[in-house]
Amino acid sequence: MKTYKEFLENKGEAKWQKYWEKKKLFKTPEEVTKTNKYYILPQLPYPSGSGLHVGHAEVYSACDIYARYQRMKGKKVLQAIGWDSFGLPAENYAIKNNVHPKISTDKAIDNFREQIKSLGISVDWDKEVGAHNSDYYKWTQWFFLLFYKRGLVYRKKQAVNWCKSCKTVLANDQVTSEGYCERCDTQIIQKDMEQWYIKVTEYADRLLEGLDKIDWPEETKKRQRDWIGRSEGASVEFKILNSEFKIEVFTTRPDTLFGATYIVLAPEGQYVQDLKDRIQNWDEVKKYIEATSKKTELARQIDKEKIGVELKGVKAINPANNEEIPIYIADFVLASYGTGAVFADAHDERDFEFAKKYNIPLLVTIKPDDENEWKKVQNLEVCYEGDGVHFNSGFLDGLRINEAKTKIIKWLEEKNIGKGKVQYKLRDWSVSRQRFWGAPIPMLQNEEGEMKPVPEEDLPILLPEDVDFKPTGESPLNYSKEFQERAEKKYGKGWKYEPDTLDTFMCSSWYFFRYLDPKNDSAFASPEALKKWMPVDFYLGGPEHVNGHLLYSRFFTKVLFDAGYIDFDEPFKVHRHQGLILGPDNRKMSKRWGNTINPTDVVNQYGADTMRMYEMFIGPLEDDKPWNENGVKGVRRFLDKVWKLQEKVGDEKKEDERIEKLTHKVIKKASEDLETLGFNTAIAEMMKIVNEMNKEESLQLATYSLLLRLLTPFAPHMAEELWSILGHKDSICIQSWPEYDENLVKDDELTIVVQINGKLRGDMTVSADISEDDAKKQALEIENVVKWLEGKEPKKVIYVKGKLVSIVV
RNA sequence: GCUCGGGUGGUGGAAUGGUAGACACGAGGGACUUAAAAUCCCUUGGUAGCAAUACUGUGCGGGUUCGAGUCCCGCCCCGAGCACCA
Repeated sequence: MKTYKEFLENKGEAKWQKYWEKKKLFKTPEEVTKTNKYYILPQLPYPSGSGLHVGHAEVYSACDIYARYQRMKGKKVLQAIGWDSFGLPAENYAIKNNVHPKISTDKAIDNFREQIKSLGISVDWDKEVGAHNSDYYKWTQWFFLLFYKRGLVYRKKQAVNWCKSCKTVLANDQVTSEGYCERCDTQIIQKDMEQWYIKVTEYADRLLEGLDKIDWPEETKKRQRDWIGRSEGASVEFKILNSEFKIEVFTTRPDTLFGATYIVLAPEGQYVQDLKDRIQNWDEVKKYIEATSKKTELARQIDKEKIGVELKGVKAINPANNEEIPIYIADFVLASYGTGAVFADAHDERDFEFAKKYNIPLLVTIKPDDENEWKKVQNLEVCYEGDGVHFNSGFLDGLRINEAKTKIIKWLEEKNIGKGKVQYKLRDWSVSRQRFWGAPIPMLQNEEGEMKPVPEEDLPILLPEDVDFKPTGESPLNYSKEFQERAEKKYGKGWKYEPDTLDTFMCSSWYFFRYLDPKNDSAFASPEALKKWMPVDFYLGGPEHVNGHLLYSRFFTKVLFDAGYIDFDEPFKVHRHQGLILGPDNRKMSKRWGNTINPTDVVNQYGADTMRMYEMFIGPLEDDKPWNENGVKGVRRFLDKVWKLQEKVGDEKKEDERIEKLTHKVIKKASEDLETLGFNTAIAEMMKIVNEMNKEESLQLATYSLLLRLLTPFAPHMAEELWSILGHKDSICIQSWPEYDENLVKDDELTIVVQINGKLRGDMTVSADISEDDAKKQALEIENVVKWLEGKEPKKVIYVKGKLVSIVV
């Protein structure tokens, strides 16, 4: 007999990988129905130059095990892999090493593909796509035009997140909460720039509602809800004294309008500029504005102390009571949310704090129900934000918050000085990047600044070849002679292509559609393919994509739905996250700590099957878990045992009821675990049965075959090899998933434990069909139980069927 | 600050309100070996005991229950997300 070690050393795993490829075993089935199709999606990888890491291996192993399991259950599976191949790292690498990003990217992809194949991942490679290929980015550009046609694209000059090191604009979700660049850790500054924006905010409500109908982790849905940040309130107009000028504010508490004693404007907002001529202390105000613009986001976040400046000589009028109130600027008001202006009152912590600091009068308008609280509120000792009864509030007096809100909104609308309004935290998506390695934005501009979209039939706008991509802060495409001459030739003198490229999230927001029909030249995917395969049945990806990729993909899908291309509007029916695999030192793997593990090294040393299984065995898929070299050896030991069991498979039909029953129990448990992605416990079950089989002198062929089929999704190479050693000519991957026999899962005898006052005092082995009365009677006869009862009569005896007898004394 | 997760042996982790610690690693002991590796067998939450067994034990303090790692209330700690959103 060949040993498992010899099998691995003789490239046995590669042999089976080639076999699968040659037999096209994992080619996507053509004939599928709505009920038997199963679309499994591992998240799109960025093909970095440093190759596959253990996190990739985790995603692919998990999806692959699930895919192979579903196939054996009779599902028609589509599983594909592609490349998120545009983006900054490739470009930065290109700059540093003077290689064209296309060359380094293609090389990285070849490497990734080989590494993934060496893990034995069962994907249909005919479906492979790469975002940097023109037959792909043609359709990325097409999506931009689709949004443009539907009025979802606009151009705006706005303060944007600027990374000095990457020399480009970043979207909000590409900036860390501390204000650093997600890619290079440089501190982000704010810079005014003209950018293309996509109106995701128009879909804010739909993006919220859609969350209710998809099976995603609750936390993930919550994070998206928070990111969208819907709040209901009202907009209110404040007149400026002795002027036609008006300031519009947004508030979620219009009911406190009578208590509005001052107004605060965002320092970088438009209102201050508009009032410039009337402001008597402009020098002071200007200084404050400048100081604010220099402050980084980080400083503004950390510096919680509220400071501001009063605009002298300007007063606003509270429309509710016609009181004249002062106007301030302060950086706790953000220009980018609402109207960049707020009214301030006694029932908001920030307003309260600010007023105390600058001795601005406050007017309490809500009386809490609690008398003690009320005293403190009345004396302005604390700020009260809760519900209560209004007073000092004219026609709102006596009402509680909700009624007061409704009433004042009605009043504002009648007087035409305000209205009910919904505000979102979600911002529109800035998609312009001043970089080379991305899809060119399909827009044209002439010398007068006139803009028009590239006609759809002219797509793709190819990236030029003659580009010096050294970053200057300006778009490299500006420097391509060929690129701009191409536009002039086609669209007449003076017309130029937009020199910016698209954010790579534009590329990754629709790749799951392209897998369905990757070579289609007349559509991003055919209607038939879309109908057949979408939506995705199972999507596995990292939690870092919640407010970026996942939100944008949902947005793309909703626009396609509205445009009539598809008949569903949520792309991912079931979504789960994988956890991080940490270094052996429990820290995040990083070159800096020298704690990285290269999956290919592990495959070479222990085999792909060990690698796949180990990553699934260390803990629940969604948890972060540390790598442990000894754990890898443990899994390898397990596979060695499975291999050696073949020696015990005998010809003679020896009755082996114990093992058979245990095997069926394992089938039951492992099947249940696989349904819920409980790979770690499913593997534990298999280890258990293998340990039991090992204790036997001989093993029935049928039972061993059951074990091999159970093992197939996890360790497909070994399963194939052993299957063929048993004499089979076909692949074990196309065998059906074993069904357990209900009769074999049932026990004839059970152990029932006996408790006295909740403490374990003994157990008994009884027949499975024992009656309640018999169980109780027998329990009371157990020696140790008799001892503990000390002759006392039990008060109560509880019987839990097949589990325990609980005696109360 | 707010919002989620989570806290179980030496370690990673198992446990529909019903035998806490499955499975694995590590450790200790033994077998094989000239020796080591590999492999196999035994032990392994803590305390006491030769043992049967007893006590104790799932971050802390209460509660509900015949019975709580699991449910409820109040804390402590760790991790993540959001962060002046009016």
